[in-house]
Amino acid sequence: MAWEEVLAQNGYRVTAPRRAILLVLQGATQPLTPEEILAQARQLHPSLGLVTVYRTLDVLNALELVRCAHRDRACHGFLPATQGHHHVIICQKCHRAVEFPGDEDLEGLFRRIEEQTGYRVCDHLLQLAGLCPACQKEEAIEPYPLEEKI
Amino acid sequence: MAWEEVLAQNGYRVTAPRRAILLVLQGATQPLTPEEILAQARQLHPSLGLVTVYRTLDVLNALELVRCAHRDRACHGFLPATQGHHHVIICQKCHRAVEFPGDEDLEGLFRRIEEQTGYRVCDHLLQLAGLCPACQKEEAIEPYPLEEKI
DNA sequence: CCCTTTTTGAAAAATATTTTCAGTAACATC
DNA sequence: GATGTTACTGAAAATATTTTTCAAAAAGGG
Repeated sequence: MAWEEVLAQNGYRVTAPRRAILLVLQGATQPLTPEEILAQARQLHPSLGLVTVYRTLDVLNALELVRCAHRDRACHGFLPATQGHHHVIICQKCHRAVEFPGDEDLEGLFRRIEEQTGYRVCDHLLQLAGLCPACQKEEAIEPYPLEEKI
Repeated sequence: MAWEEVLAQNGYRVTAPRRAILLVLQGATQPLTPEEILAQARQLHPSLGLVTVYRTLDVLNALELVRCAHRDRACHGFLPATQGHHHVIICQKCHRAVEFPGDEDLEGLFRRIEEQTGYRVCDHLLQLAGLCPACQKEEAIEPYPLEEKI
């Protein structure tokens, strides 16, 4: 289904600024920042403002028409690192984090990706979210609030 | 090896502000933001400034004493999403991205993590970095610059 | 074509991060 | 232990990013 239809069917209006942003994103071959989307979309709709880009991205993300990707390994929190183990699982309720190994388990997947995409896999980012043992027990009493943010 | 030794052996000075930050991070059970680290570390070294937290995190990250984790699913770039496929591989050189499926391959790993950690796995974030077919060919001529940022 | 409601863009506010710079402190050398 | 070099520090300012506010404009059902 075309993106404009999805918007309309979900009660969102199809406006010129949104159309410009949609076109830019539909043509994207790499993750674009809001600022980059603005620059490209202004060629289609010069009066476009950055705020509208942020708001439209929220909508498109909620409708799962776009996906977000991390650039430049930017991060938001720091943990002590244990040598050799490179992944983390964080409790969605209490935020307690533990590390786990897992690179061996991923090798098979990586080889398959390399065959399917032609890319060479050099590095990876894997992070899990879940419920720690303690929070699983309390869940029946007080369910954790669903993550609203993108 | 103790963190202070690692600092010293790599030519960094062991100072009171750094010691305070080290202690906070070593005791962390969840990913902490620079602001959160500041608040806790000021109890050990009241004159500490936020700038020093950022700078110390850069050092600790370079020495691989800390690991960074993404909080609240924050993101830095947007791509059009294809239904059902939830992972992306991005070329480190030209930044071209392609999606691939892979949830089935991860199930085994997730079950193992659940057994080992007691956590229940609810959600995951997997993103790969690599070289696209075109950039692999050109690599001999012009190697891609290594990612310096955290 | 009109009315209601959503959407828009500008400006301001709130947040987050980096740079600059003069003073301070670590530590190698004496 | 004193001393000199150099790295490190904190405050302030600069820069960057995202959100909020609000009056005006536009969508689209009637």
